[in-house]
Amino acid sequence: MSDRIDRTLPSVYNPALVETKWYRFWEQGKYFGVNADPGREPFCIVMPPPNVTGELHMGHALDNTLQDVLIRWRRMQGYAAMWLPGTDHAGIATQARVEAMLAKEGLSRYDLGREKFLERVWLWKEEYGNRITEQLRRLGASCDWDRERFTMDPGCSEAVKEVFLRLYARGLIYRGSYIVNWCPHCRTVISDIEVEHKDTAGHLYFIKYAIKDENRFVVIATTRPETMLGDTAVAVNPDDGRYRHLIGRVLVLPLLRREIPVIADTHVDTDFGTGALKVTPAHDPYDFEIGQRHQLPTVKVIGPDGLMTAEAGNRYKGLDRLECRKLVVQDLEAQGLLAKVEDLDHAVGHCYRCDTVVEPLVSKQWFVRMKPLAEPAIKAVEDGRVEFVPERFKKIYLNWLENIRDWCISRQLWWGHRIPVWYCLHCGEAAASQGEVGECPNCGSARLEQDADVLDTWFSSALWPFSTLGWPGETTELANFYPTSVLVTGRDIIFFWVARMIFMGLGFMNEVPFRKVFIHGLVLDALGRKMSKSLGNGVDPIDVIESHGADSLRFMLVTGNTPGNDLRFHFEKLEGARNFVNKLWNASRFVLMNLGNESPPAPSPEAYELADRWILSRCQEAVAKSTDALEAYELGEAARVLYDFVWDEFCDWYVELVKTRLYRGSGEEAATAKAVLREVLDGTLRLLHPVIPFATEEIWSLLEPEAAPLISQPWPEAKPDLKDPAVEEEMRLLIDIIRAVRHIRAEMNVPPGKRAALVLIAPTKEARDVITRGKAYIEELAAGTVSVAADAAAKPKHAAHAVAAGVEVFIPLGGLVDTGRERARLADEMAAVATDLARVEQKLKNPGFLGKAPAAVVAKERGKQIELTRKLEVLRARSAMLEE
RNA sequence: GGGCGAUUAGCUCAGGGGGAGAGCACUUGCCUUACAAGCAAGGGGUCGUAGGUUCAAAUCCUACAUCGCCCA
Repeated sequence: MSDRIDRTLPSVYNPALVETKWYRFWEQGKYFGVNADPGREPFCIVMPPPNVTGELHMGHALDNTLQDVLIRWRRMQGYAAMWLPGTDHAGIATQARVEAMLAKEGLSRYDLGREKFLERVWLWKEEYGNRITEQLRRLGASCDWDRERFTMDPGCSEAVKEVFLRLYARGLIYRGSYIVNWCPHCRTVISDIEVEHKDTAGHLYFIKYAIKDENRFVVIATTRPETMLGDTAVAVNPDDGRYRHLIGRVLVLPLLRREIPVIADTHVDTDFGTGALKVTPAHDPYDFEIGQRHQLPTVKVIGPDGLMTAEAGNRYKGLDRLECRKLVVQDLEAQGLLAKVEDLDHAVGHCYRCDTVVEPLVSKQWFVRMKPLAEPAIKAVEDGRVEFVPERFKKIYLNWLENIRDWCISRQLWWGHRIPVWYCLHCGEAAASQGEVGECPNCGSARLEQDADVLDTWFSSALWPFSTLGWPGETTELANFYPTSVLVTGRDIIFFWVARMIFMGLGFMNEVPFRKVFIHGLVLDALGRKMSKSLGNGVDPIDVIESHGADSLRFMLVTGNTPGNDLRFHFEKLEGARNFVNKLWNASRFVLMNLGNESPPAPSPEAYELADRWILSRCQEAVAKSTDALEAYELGEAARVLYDFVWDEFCDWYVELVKTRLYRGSGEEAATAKAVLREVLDGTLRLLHPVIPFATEEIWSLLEPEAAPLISQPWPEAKPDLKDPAVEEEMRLLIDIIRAVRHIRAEMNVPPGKRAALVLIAPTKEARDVITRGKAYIEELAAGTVSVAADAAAKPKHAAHAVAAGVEVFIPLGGLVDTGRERARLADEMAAVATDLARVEQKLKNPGFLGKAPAAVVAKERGKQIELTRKLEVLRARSAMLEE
């Protein structure tokens, strides 16, 4: 035994000492990189690009851990595994961040002007944009940083322009005035999916609209009374008998006294409010559609600043929309036109970036015509060219695409891809172009101006799987790695990103962007709430890495997770993960200490004893099960299998079983044990490396100082010939016996150190042979001296007693045995066995069961019946013996 | 209103037609030459409710309840 290693290895694993070292080693050694290689099957993941403004949060940690596990595993399996990282320019968020910084200097972006402002954003990006990529490194992400991309780098920008121009040429991009979602805080349009609907406590106002030249009223109900200033009609359902006679009549809009018609529209819900709907085409998406159908005028009463416009009338002009609501209600009431007010919870749209209530506005914007793009994207998922894992997310995806509306892609921001369209200031002609347009294609004028807006950030994200691989160029990367293998992302982003990548991929590559979409849930706090800045309940992954190590964080995230489900963050779980890493560390320490500086020869199967064959067989099981689980994207299951193998089987049983040979065995016995320890640890490190990369690499470097690093070692292959059910069966019997003895000892308060005589009565020769072979194990782990017998004559009377798999265990304790207590214990056990036996016999009496259940199931029940019957007999005999 | 998910031990969660599992917590005993971030032994659950299918249901089906998420 070498004490050199003993002294150098602390008994508590300290991740802080090794993680940075190994990450640097891997990165500088180019272990993350891969090139297209015709000899190897490609496996490619493009990383969902985090925002450059961002800090690593638990969602990133989960998402990237899952990707890293897959990549490291496939890399070890010999695939050309490419994980392509990058960041997203995050238009609104980044611009807001820089504007906030300028505000501290007392400046606005308008003070700087567009060009100077953008210079500042780029400077800011250079300075702070690497933060998140540094944080990903601390997590252990083995992505190929040499291929790192940015959604606004020259390549991605070219792809964006190219896609815009091609869609424009195909008539799939158009500009028009439609109702859009305006965020008064971000001062830009946002798309439909960027609006979050939240149930909000509000009121339903019932307002009386006078019928012209009559002393009668139509009562309408609205949650937004201020918009009545922009009403251009009242709509009723033509089937609604209450109002049929009013269709075509004219109403007088209260307050403004504008005359508006009553129109008929089948989309009006007769059950909501009074069944009469005020129509404000400029400020409500449904009203806008009604307005389109009936050619109603559009009166904009709310401006982009969220303030009332001149159209709202002098009394209301300039007021904030909410102040205006109060005043309108007050005025209506004063004029006796407010019929009533009810409480109503209703969904109010909020900006997903800044949480401001969005304002539906009519505005001239650029749109992508979705129907033609959505159709192939629907088909690709329906026919399985893209598969969702878990499958249920397919439905969510399809449902969204089947009801898709056109995508508003222009944003009133400066930071982003500027829309590549120039307008002629002379004739108004619009020209889309890759570069500057010098001359109007229509009138030849040289006075042109580029569209001021930029594109939705998601427009560039949608191209990510092919823009990052070199499109529109024809690169070997595209040829080899597109379609990518799997996309790993959160379920909150299926619409924003997954769907858009699929239709863009199909539209421009004629091929899906990835074969699989692996969806995971959200990381919630311990109480099951979303982690959010406003709640302050977020847990910072970097803090966790610093306190418990990246491996522990990764292990916790992987084991706590089942595909698609949310996961609560509990510190106890993190501690459990850390304890496991520490367990692995100490088991390795044990192996390393015993190996010392020796290099044991490869284990020779002839020298194996039972425990060796057993652990190698169990190890095969772990290889097969964890590999299968990974193939099925059940990463948590894979980690659990390995946890059980390492802790329960390797540490609790094998390591304990091997100690006798190591400490007291012959040289040859010890060498065999060492060889097997080494073999099993070797395999275990490989299996755990994808989830626990740092600790396993560190241990590997101690175990195999001359070998190539673990990250580049092959994944263990299943060797079915090492699987040995007979050996597993034998060990199971021995383990049962050892447990039974320990149980008695604990019950009888026999001190753990005290050796006891163990009398084992086994009725079958097979069982006696197993016990004889495993005698040393029992003696070591149950601290006793074993004698085996076949017949009842050997049964000692004053002894504690147990039955394990048909074998009776006696521990003669003389006066130490409390016969009263022992009798009670026996009675309990007999009752339990009798209950089990009754249930089994009930089944075996049932002709339906005998006739219809599979033969194997019936045989199993018969076996159980025999075993339980025998056990009951043994217990009865023992009980009778105590009575004597 | 529609869809999806969850409901299993005190807590957090796996599992999934044929003997109810894990981690944490709890009880008892142990500093046993890898590990007290540990070892050993235990206690604890009519698997949300009601029906149905089946020889057999925690597991499949239907309805309902509660919670959560998404869409309208």
